[in-house]
Order: sequence, then structure tokens, then C-alpha cells
Amino acid sequence: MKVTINDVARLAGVSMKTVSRVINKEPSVRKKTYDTVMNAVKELNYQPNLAARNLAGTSSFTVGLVYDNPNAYYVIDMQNGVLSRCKDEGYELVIHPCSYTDPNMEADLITMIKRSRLAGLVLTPPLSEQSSITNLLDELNIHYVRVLAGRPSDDDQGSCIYVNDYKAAYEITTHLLTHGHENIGFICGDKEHKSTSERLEGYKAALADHHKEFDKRFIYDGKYSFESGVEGAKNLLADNNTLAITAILGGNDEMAAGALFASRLMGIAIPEQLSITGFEDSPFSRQTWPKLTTAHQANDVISQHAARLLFTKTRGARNQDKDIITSFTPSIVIRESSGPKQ
Amino acid sequence: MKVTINDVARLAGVSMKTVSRVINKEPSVRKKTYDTVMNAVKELNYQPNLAARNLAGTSSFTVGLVYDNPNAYYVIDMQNGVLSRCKDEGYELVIHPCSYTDPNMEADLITMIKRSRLAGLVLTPPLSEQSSITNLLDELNIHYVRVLAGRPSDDDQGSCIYVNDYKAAYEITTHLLTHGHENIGFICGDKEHKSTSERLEGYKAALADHHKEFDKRFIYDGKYSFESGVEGAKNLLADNNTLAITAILGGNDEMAAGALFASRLMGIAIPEQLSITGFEDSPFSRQTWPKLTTAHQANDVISQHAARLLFTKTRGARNQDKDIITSFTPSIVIRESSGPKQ
DNA sequence: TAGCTTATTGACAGCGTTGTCATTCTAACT
DNA sequence: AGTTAGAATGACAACGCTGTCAATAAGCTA
Repeated sequence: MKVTINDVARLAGVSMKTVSRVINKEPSVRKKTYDTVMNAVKELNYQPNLAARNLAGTSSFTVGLVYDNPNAYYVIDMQNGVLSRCKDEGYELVIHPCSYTDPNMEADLITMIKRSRLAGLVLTPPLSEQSSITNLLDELNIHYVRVLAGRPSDDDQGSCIYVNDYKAAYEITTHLLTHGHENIGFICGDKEHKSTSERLEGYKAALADHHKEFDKRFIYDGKYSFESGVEGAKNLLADNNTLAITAILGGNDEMAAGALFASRLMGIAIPEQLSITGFEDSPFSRQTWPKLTTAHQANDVISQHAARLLFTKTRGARNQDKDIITSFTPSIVIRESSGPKQ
Repeated sequence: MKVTINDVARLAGVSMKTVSRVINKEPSVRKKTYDTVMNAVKELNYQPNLAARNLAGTSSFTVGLVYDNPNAYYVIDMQNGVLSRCKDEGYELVIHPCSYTDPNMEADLITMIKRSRLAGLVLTPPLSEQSSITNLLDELNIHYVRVLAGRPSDDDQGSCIYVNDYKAAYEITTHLLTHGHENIGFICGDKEHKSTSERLEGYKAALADHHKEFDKRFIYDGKYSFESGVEGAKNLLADNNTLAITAILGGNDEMAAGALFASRLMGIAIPEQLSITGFEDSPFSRQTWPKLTTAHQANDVISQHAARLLFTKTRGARNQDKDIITSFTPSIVIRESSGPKQ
């Protein structure tokens, strides 16, 4: 019923240590021995016991995914990406949702790390931006990889995956500018998120390159929520649109959907009277009416790379994948919610 | 740095076995001893090592969550619910997304179970409905709890959590009927899902109780996807609405949102010309315009109960929580997408 | 072919817990 | 006080694997 490394060793006619070497892909195992062992593994359908490996080995086969993100689509994507790599490499994933406003957050994190002696962690925004967490992990000597909004080469120590929101926002703003829009509103996300400032900077840069002055009356501080998108649009378009706004850039799809909702309430036609764009390309950017122009962020791919990067860190020098992409730029997807200024 | 059971034992002046008894809440430990040990645990901030417990013990401290569901909101809710119970009980959660169309699904499942020697599994729909899976688990002697669409007392062996979609659909249909709607369309979900037939039965029962004949021309077979909701509405309202439909019941929120989208394209005013209702109360039922009338399903609560039920099964007779609710009926939430017939 | 170096393999301890079973207490009886 | 049942505790092996280090086999040089 339960197959152990000893059963495999017996069948293959080698010591259990040799079997261990084979399943860990250690060097200096003769090809022929390797094959014999692998055949035995397959014949018995052997699966190494994770608990035993974690207990005996110096490095564990468990990684953690830490997130504080209300966006279910985002979390699922990240999770699936990391998970798919874990499956390939025989790792196990422990997920750890948390809230950075929770005073117990760090204690909880430590508890988890201790309980499952983790090989490493993948940190997603906005937690990946908090130095209190990275400091803590450095102190505990835990490997981690951060997924971050930002432009590469900041203070990277080779453990970051960057999502270039700056560039994406630049492009989406440019898209609107080249369609004749002059007065473009921007609904920002949480001030605390790096992505917010990166996206705003991209917007500003595009304006500058088109010789338009930045005007903070066009900016609304939202919260990355649908509701704040509603508020944002109402605010920007207040008093019968005194600002003469013809396009609104949502800091994410939810806020853009909120802006759409608000426009609908105000009887504004999209995209005829107002262009609206989102950010992230989450599923519901395709489920609004009209569908949202947005910037596609390949979260599943990003998280896969994050996991790979973590694995190479964990395993030290050997197995250095050098083809891990560590910088991603969301690509804009043009749908029906944006169009030329009329 | 790393605190083990021995450190606690030494500090408390007892054997490590006694510490083990304390942290496992075993009987026959003197109150005084218990307190001494607990103080030592707290002082050292001791966390039992999960790998060691899983390896040494007869039952493991790891449970799995298996799902095949494209709905991110649903998955996250289930996950969070199970996770919150796990945290309380010191268990670890391993998630296992899979696809029932994948020929390797069962092999993958077995691999996971072997790798992490699971204490038990929580199965969510539609996988919870597949006898191939439950048979497999029975064979492997793995505990499991199923979350199911259905009415209690079917073939329950005390390991099911029921979601009474029948009743909820009955109520939502009644809501429409009492508002004067006579011709009510129904966009079904996947045929393979139990929830689809349960919801349809509820719809039929409500019609019957209002002395209305069931007419299958009012039924559209969808796929629980936004797109199929669009198609469903187009179909039901075809030829300038020859069926004179004034209300459409979406099998879930996504399809209802799709129907809303399609209505918009056809220039139909919601809810003035057509009432639309959803099912599940997922976040985007609040992000459509107008917001969807729907049936609220407390997935986080449901999954918490599923986890609790699993724990009591795992731990055998002791710790029998008798207050675990095993049947839930979604409650209808009336919003702006439905109204009286005009 | 002997002699040496290096590649390959194996024996055994130990990872941090729990299960088993033996031992020592405690308290309630004669 | 002397028994004794039963409660409370402890000693030690075992869980399935990996790390260390020693042993053997293979390959190379002269």
C-alpha cells in the first residue's frame, strides 16, 4: 500500500541513499543505475514523502505565497502560476492570505514559517513593498522573491520580478492622446501601493511628451475598489463636466468599471462622449458594457517566473535558470470603452 | 533560534512526551503540569514542526482543498473559509485545482495525497458530485467532505454540506411571479452540474405552485459563463421577443451579467422592460448596472463548516462538534435588476 | 600490471515528533 | 499502614527521508 524509498531500493538492488540521489537529481550517479532506479520508481509508483524530506533535509520542499489583495482574480492567477511550477518541481505550496493592517500579521507569518519550515516565500504587492516584512524575512534568513510594480534596476538584489506599470500607463495614456483626447482624468488606486505612483508617473510622462501640462484637478484619489471608481467619475465629471474631460483612465479594471457605472447613471454615452480605460485585464474587463480597453498583465506567467526564481535561490548555485524573465510590461488591449474624441 | 519540543520539555522540567500530550490536548495530564508546559511553550514561542508531526503521527495535520471551478470569487471564498479553520486548529492547507476533463486528474490527485499524506479533503462542486472521485477516495481510505448542491438527506453518510439551490431558485422565481411576471426565461448552467438541475427544479416547482405550465421554450442551456449568458438572452429574446418574456433568471451571476450585456445591445431597458436575476451574489453582481437581484450564497461560512466537519471526521469520536450546520439555503437579495412587470 | 585518483555507492545517524509500553505516582480503599 | 487500581509520566523506538563519511569500483598513469 504505502511505498517507501526502501521498497524502491530493494527492487532496484541498490541502497536507499542511491535512490535518494536519483530522485534528487544529484550528480555522480551512473546512467545505468539511474535508469534502474527510475524504472523501480515507476513500477512501484513511488512518491517521496514530503514530510520526511522536509524533516531530514537542510532545505525544505515547501514554499509559501503571501498576499494581501482583495482581487480574487489576481490571487487565483498568482496562485495557479506558482502552483504549476511547484507541481513540476515536487514542491508544496502553502498559501497565506493576510492583511497588512492586522497587528498580528507578522506574528502569523512567523508562525507559518516555523510550522512548515518554508524553503521560501513569494511576496505579492502590496506586501512585497513593505520593508517591515522583508526585514523580518532577512532576519529570519528566509529566501523570498518579490513581485513588484516598478521599473527594473531599482535596489534589486536579484530577487524581484518587476511589473512595469509605468510604461503600460504611459502607453495607455498615449493611446488616448493620439485619439485626440486633451483632458484626461485619472482615478488613482491606494496611495500606499507602489503601482499607484508608477501608473501616475507613466500618465504624467505621456502628457509631458505630448507637451501637455499636468493638472492635479484631473486626478482623483481612489482605493482600487469599484465604489471608489464610481466616486472618482462623479467627482471628475462634476458640475456638468466643467473640466471638459473626454477620457478617464482607471487605475485598475474595477475602478474603470465603477467609472462606467457612474457614467451610466449620469447618462453619459461610452465611448461616444467619454472614453474609459482600465488596467490589469481581469475577466470582468470583458464583462462590462462596453468592454474595457485595458492593459493586460500576465499574472500567471509572472507568478511562474517568481516561483522559478525562488527555486533557483533556494537551491543555491546549481540549477541556475538563466532564462528567467524578471521584468514584464503589461500590453494594452483596445476594446470598446475607448475611442476617438468626438 | 529553532525551538523544539525538547527545549520546551527542559524548561518545563518534564519529558518531551508530556509536552506532546499537552500540545495535543490529550487527557490525563495534571492541570498543574499542563500550565507549566503551556507557560514554557509561550515563553519560548514554540511552534510544533508540522513535518515531524505528519511523519511521526498516525493522522496528519494537512488537509486538501480540491476544486475545478473557473469562478475566482468562489474559489477564494472557499479557500479562505477552510484556511481560517485550519489556522485555528493548527492544520495546513494544500490546494489542488484540477480539471475533470483532464485525463491525469485522478493520477494527480493520488500523487498529491501520497506526497503530503493528507488527513482529508474538502471537495467542491462539480468534483464533489463525481463518483469516480469519491470511489477513489473510499478505496484509498481518505476522509473527505463534500460541498454539494442539493437537498439534505439524499444518500448522506454524514460527510456532506448541502447548498439548497432548489429552495433558493424556488424563492427567486416566486419573487418574479409575485411581481406579475408570467413568462420567465431561465438560462441554465452546465448540464453536468448538480446545481443546474436543482435550480431548474426549484424554478419548475415555483411555476407549478402558481399554476403556470412549464414550457421548455423558456429554457436555454448555458455554461455558467458570461458568454453563454449573452447567447442565452439573445436566444430567449429572439425575433423581437415572440415569447413575450419579461423576466430572465440567470443560473448564476455571470450569466445574468451576460444577459444584461445582451439586453443592452438589444436596447432593452432593465428592469423596466425586462427583469434579470442572478445567483450566488458574487462581487460583480454589485458591479453591473443595474445591480443584480440574486441569491446570496455564504461560501465562506459554508467552507468553514466543511472544514470543521472534516476535522471531526479525522479526529474520530472525540471532539464531536455537534453544532455543525450541514445545510444552507441561499437567501435572495433584491437589487435593481428586477422589478414589477410593466 | 601495479598504484593512484576520482567517480560511484553504501552504512548509519539524525531530523522533531508521536505511539507503545513500562514505570512511577496518587488517592481511595481495606 | 498496606494495598491497589488508575492516573500521570517517562524511555525509547519509529516515521521516511537526507547528510556525512567511509568503502568500493572504475579509470587513468606509468
